[in-house]
Amino acid sequence: MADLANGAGRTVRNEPASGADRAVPNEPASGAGRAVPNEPASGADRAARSEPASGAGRTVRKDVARNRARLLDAADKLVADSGLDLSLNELAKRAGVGVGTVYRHFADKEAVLSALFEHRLDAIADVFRQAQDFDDPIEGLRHVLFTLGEMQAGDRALFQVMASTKSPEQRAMARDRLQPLARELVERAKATGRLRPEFAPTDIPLLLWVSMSVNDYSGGVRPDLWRRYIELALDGFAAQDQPRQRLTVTPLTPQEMEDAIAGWNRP
Amino acid sequence: MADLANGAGRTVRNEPASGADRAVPNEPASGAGRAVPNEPASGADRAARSEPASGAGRTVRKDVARNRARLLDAADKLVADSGLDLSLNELAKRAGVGVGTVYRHFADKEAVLSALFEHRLDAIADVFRQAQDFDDPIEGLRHVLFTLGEMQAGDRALFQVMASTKSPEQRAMARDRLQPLARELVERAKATGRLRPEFAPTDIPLLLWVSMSVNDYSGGVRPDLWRRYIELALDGFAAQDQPRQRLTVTPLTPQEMEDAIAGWNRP
DNA sequence: GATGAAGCGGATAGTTGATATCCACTTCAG
DNA sequence: CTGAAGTGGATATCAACTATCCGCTTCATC
Repeated sequence: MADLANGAGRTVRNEPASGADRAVPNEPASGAGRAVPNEPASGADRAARSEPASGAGRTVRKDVARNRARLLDAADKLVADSGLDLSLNELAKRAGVGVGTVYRHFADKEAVLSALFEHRLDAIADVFRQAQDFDDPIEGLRHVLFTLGEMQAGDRALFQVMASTKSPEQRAMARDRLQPLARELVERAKATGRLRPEFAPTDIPLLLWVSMSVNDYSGGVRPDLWRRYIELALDGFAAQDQPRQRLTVTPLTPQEMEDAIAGWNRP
Repeated sequence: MADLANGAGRTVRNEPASGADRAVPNEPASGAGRAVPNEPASGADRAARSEPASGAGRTVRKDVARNRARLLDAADKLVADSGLDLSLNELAKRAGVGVGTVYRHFADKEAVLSALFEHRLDAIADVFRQAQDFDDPIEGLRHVLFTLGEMQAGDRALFQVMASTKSPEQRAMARDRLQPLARELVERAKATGRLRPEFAPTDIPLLLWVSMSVNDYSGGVRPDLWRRYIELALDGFAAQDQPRQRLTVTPLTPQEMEDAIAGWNRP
């Protein structure tokens, strides 16, 4: 998985000096405007923190950057293999920092998820863009489904983080970026005549959801079983005259079935 | 949905008089063997309460029977539309009884779920048995998938209650009853030559799981979208020469897609 | 129709697992 | 060296749940 926090400095905390800049760690006791470093404004671009802050950037302390990186990294991993129910305590522990530090960087859980949002969105959009490079748009479609399915198998949050963001702005953003890509891909694919005309762009997210669900069911026993059902769905979506594709994954054996169910209970 | 608690007296509390019969509501304070009415033994057949207790049955008070019925009924409904995370407080409220009464009838949450287990198992096995009456086993298979899918759309717990029971005995019981039925159905269906040979009995529960998942995704917006993907899978599983079935459900519109996602957040 | 064992309701104690705060201490940039 | 900024983690707080206890009610029985 791509490394969220390191690399380009874009994730480094680095705000424009303008306005009510905060980061007041510990004024003695009382005080009116506590002015925590978190977002006080309920405003729009919570996660939009990342811009390089063109002007007047105060120098960023090394440890601050490092901690933020660690936090994002840990959040990324945590969410990837346990879904969206991360606890900020757990996050702190995994990141090797104190809880206080978490709250210095993020107002609350939602803010953490917001920060992960763009990362996922970029990754998904990328896959769609790669699909455009295939000469055969059907291959492009397969690329999207299998690549995103694969990604999702290692990252339960890939879609959840997008589906469950509370900010309508972010949802709109996801829609605006992904919808045209999906539509264009599906149109080209249908133009080949090798796809049933009923296939629709919205079938793509649904199929990916199916991948995820199958993985939830049996991922512990057979991490690639999702492929079977995607291949199947693709055969179902193929035009009448198209030959069946080979199913690359065998069904669960009864024994595996039992193991999968038995494993369901503990998270 | 079938009424779980009323009808035949099989759900009435009614234990053999033998052994350490309990039901001690309130001995003054201390006392060694508190002997609550719940299961003290960690043993096997927790839910097997229901036998008519052939001999020496003490007469059952009307209110006891009524309350137990109410509880089972409420539990059934609660679990059907919110999944397995029922709280026993909530259960009591919905059943119109006090929490104390819940604990008089069931040792804990697990015991409640156990009591619901057989009910679901019976229902599922029934559908498989109905499938045997179809002359065309493929129709039988469709019957199973669509009928159980339908049931599941109105009962989130239909499979969960089976999948998540902590008692291995119950799991074994489910397996022993359902597996042969599924295998026989699939064998007959494949014998027609109209099904891909790759189709396996374990594909059935997986497809039902897919139904459930699709329903989780979009059930609020389109309670029957799951059919689309089952139809699709069936087309994928049809032998090469079989004609495509008509898809009876249109895909989500982009607008519905958004609504579905937006609706995801609150439970 | 009187009686007491059995059952009931629901306040409440206890538990868990999370969020969020505070402040003594550490670290870094200048 | 210094102090502003940042940090860790004990702790307060909260919400939701499980489970208990006991005064009161109901029912089967006589």
